[in-house]
Order: sequence, then structure tokens, then C-alpha cells
Amino acid sequence: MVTIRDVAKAAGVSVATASRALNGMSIVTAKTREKIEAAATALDYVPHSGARSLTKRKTDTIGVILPDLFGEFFSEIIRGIDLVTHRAGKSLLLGNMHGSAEETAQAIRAMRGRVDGLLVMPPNSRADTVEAVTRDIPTVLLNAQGTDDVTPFVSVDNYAGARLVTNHLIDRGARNIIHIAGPANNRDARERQRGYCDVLAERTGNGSPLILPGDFRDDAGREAARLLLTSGITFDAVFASNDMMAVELMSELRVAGLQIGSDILVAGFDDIPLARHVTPGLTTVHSDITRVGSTAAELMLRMMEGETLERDQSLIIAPTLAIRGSSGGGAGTART
Amino acid sequence: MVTIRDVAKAAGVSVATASRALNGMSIVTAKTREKIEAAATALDYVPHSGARSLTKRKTDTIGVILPDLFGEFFSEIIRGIDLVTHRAGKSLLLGNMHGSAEETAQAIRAMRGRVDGLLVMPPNSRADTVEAVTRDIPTVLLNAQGTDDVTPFVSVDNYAGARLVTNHLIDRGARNIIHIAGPANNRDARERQRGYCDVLAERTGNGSPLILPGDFRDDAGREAARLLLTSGITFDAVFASNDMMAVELMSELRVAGLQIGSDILVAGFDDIPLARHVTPGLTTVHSDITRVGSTAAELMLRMMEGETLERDQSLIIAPTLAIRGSSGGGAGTART
DNA sequence: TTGAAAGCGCTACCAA
DNA sequence: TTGGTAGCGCTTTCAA
Repeated sequence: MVTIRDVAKAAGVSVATASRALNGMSIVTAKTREKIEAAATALDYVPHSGARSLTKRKTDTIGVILPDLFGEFFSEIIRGIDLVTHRAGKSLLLGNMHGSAEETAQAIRAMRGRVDGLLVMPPNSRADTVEAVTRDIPTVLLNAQGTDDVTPFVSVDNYAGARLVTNHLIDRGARNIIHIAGPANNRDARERQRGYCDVLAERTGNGSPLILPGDFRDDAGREAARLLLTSGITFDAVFASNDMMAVELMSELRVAGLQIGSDILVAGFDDIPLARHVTPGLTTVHSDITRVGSTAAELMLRMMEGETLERDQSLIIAPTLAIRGSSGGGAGTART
Repeated sequence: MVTIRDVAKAAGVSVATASRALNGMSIVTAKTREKIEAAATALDYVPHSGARSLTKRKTDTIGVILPDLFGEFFSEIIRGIDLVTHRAGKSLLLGNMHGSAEETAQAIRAMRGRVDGLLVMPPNSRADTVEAVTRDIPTVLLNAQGTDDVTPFVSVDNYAGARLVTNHLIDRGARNIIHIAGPANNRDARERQRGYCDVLAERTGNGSPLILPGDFRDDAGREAARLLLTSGITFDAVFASNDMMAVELMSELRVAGLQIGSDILVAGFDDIPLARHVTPGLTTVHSDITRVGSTAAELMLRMMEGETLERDQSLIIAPTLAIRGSSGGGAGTART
């Protein structure tokens, strides 16, 4: 391995001078610089960024910790992060920890001395599980708010999104809206359910919500559909807590002869690419996930430049409604 | 920042002993170890892995360099990689380089001293653009074969996949199969086209292929459809070089009144999630992309353990055919 | 079993 | 403008 010493020796200068020349500092004679650069290329010298980080106490790397790497949600977040960090010349150190709080803490520890800052999405949005470990290092929380009122965060307003879609269904004439819940330990799912319940209470007299269990997986959508079909429950609309379940539920109801968009209105949450391609198109809540990543990265960059962010710099991204055929809204075709 | 010196001082031992105790070496007295561990927890000591990497000449990190982070393809690869590296306790350093060969080389250089090995997917599968830079470090190529006959690689057999699907269309009775090409500078696209041409030459007498330009984007699918509809070209099947174009083409042809699966057979390549959800389902070529990532990671791990892999350890993943309604195969519904 | 000290490859300070 | 050198935080000989 060729080090800066080799280059210095070959060029007949000291390591100090070599370092200065290689880093483009102006206080080096053109002639000296040339010699050094020639030696560097001749030896095919590549600086050892690990060593450099140690002396400079700066790694130009941002640690990203996500609970899982599965699905579009996470890849969009990473893409958003990369979008802004790449421009700033930072690398990304990925530390995925597959859900458990302990593994998360472990992953964060392992990043010590290898990153300048941390972007972490705590498992189940439980920020408290990571706070103890991130105290020493600039951190932005993804999709979760800290309990300390000081760590900046970026998240999606699940509650507002659920309100949006529930209101929409009522506007379209629905009176008996079923909600298919997500996993009980998932904060996002709970927020969506809360939005649904609140709107129901506000707008319909009785306000008795009807909630079926679910777990965000497609099977749950099919199961819910079968349950609805066989139970004799009265319903004219279904709001599933995510698109995956909504899509499967829709196709199951259709097979049973129900006309989606007129007999029954259906809506989901997430706006996965599939949502616009099923027939009829699925009405759903759209969040700019990429923006969650890019905004978090921007906050991080500012922190790394020494700015002290307050909690009020945090961003709760407001979702929008994507109205399609499944709620009787669009043309009922696959295209929006 | 609390270092190992602080811990040593607090415990009343030397840094050497502290290091040994903290790393679980057996040659430390139980009593000494206890003192040290107590001090470490009291001070909330977290080892600086950057410094550790420098002395041990080992980072426990694998560099991953992809041309882009967009879409399912890349996220599946990363997921595959993570699947095996996570088990081995390695982190992933992401260096995306957005396409250009120079940026790629730059990204690889920047990883020097920060990773133990490199998983790189060269832009446009041009392995030669990265070979000069990766010589000093264990490397596995993704979706590209090196020119040096020595760097291991993992890729998908685009040629075989294209043969599979073309044969299938002919088996289903197609006689005039149009191919919609991908970007000219994309090796995958060229391989797919080559497979199509070869099968045509082998099985149909005339063997005159009919190829329309494309670029993998949805617009190209629609344009090709319009061209076909207005030009008066005789055709009874279309093989698009990716699903995106196939899906759009299909919906455009359907609007024009053609019956997909009977009047016209359509097939794509990639098996994106959408493929099984459109109506009719899209017949396409399925590759286990996650496996590309996981296999590459496994090869890397073996190299890192000192094994010298030969080129014949490389893997070309054989794709399979997913037959659905668009080629007259399935029930013509959205479900497979 | 423990400690002193020499690095890992680099940067940055202080003198010259 | 250049060179010598002291670290960055850690591991690992080599002696004690």
C-alpha cells in the first residue's frame, strides 16, 4: 500500500509538504507541487480517507439507520437522502437493524467515529429507544418525534391524511365506513386510525367506528374482504390503513360482484405505484416520501455546519389526497 | 469525547489492559476486567470504530457503488446485499455515482481506507471503466463482467431471458413479433435484443426482426404503440425490452380496441410488481434481483476471509418466464 | 497478567 | 515556502 510517505520520499519532500500539495493548499510552489503530483500519479497514490478522518475529526459521512430495507417506502427515503447528501459530497453509511431496539442501539454505537451525523428512523416510531445513544452526535429523527423536545425530526402527518380521506368518503356519500387497521404496535397505523375515528365522531351523529384488524400485508386485505362479505355487516365504504390491503380487498370485493366506486367506495393510504394502475384506480393518501429523506438530510447538513437547530425547524409533511375511481371520483379507469 | 485513555485512567490501569478487557481477551484477570467495565459504563464509553479500523487495517464495511438509486431494481439489490452482510456484522457504505464513469472512479477512490471490499455495478455495465481503480481491493462486479477475466461478478442472463420469452411468443402462435428496444448504450438492452434476434433467426424462416426504438421509459411504450397503430405494419405480438414500456403499450393498444392476449400478444422483461396487477397480467421475464445482491455479498465475504475466488465462481443468474394473460397464457385476469 | 511504547496514514502546528 | 513532529484513538508487540 502506497502512503503519503512514499509519495513524499519519491518527490524528495517532507510528508507535510506532500500533504499540502495533495490537498491543494496554495502555499506550495508550483514546481514543488508538480514534483509531488508526478510522484503521486507515478505511484498510483490514493489517499486513505480513514486515516484522514481520524486526524480531521470529520468523516464526511452520514449514518442512516432504518428499521428495514424492504419496499418502496425505504428506498424512496434513501433516495431523498442521497439526493441532497450527494450534492454535498457526503457518503452514506447504512446501518439497518431489522427492527429490534437493541440492535438499533448497537448499530448506532458501531457508527461512532465513522460518521458526522445520524439520520435514524426508530423501530415503531419509538424515539425513546434511541435517544440515549444519540446524545453525543447530531441526529435527525425520521418518522418519529423525540421525547426530549430538542432533536429535530421529519415525519409524515398520518393523522391529517386519515382525516382527509375519511372526510372525502363522507363527502362522497358514505355513511358506514369500515376501517381496516394496521399493526397495533405501529404508530403510523395508530395515527391513521385516530384520524378516522375523530372525523367519524365529528361528522356522523352516532360516530361509532367499525374497525377490522389488519397488519399492512396483502393477506389482511383479502381476509377483511371475506369477513365483510360473510358477516352481513352493513357498509358502503372501506378505508384501509394502507394501499396494499386496499388493493387486495378491492379485487376480492369485485370478484364477489360488488361495483367498486359505486356500490362500495374504497380508499387506502400511501399511494404506492400500483394504486394508479389497478382498476378502478385507488383513491389514497399521497405523501412525498422522498421529501422526508431530502428534508432530513438538509437539516443534517445544517447541523453539521454548526447551526443549532431547534425543534421548530422540524417538519411534519402534510399529505394530499389522490382521488381516483375507487371512491367514485375519477373515470373509474386505471389512468388518473 | 471519552476515549479509552479516560476509561483506563478511571480504572487505574493502562490503556493496553483496558483495550484487552474491552475486547474480551481472556488474558485479563476477572477483577481487573470488572473494574474496567465498570469505568466504561460509568463514563458511557463508546469505542471509536474509525480509530480501531486504522490500527486493525480492517473496517468491517463493504462499499456499494450503484449507478443510481432509483426504482425497485436497486433497492432489491441493496436488500439482497444487506441480507447477508448484516448477518456477518458488516456495514454498508453507499457511494452512488449517478451514472458517469468519472464519478464512479471518484467514488471508488473516496472509499479507500474505509471499506474492506467493493461491490460495484458499473454504469452501462462497462466494467472497464472501473477496473483500473479497483485493483488494490477485493471487488465483485454487479451486472457486468470484467474484461480481465479475473474479477468475480454476478449478473442476470438477459440473453437467455429474451430467448425464453421470444420462444414463448412463437409457441403461442405469434409470427410477426415486434421488439421494442432499450437504450442503445445499455448492455442489458442489447443482450435482450440479441436474444430476440437469434431466436427469430433460428425459428422463423425469414428471420427478419422488426425493432422499434425505446429507452425503457413509459413514454416510449406509448409512442411505439401509436407508431404500430398508424404505420400499418403487420404484427401479432410485441416483446418490449422492459415491463414499463410493455405496460404502457398494452394500455394504449387496448384503448385502440385491440384484445391483448388474443389479437395481440404482449410480453415484457423484469417482472415489476405492476406486471401481475395490470389487466390482463403481463407475461414477462422474472429475475431474482435480490439474489444478485445476496450472491455478490457472499462472494465478497469469502474473498474477505482470504479465499481467492476465480472467475468461475461467478454467477450468471438464469431468469424464468412468468406467463400471464397478455400472451394468451393465463386467465387474462389480473391475478396469476 | 500487566504496562510502555510503537505505530496505523494522515493533518496541522510550530519553527526554520 | 518548507520540514519536523506531535497527535487523532486505538491495537499490539515487547518487556517487565
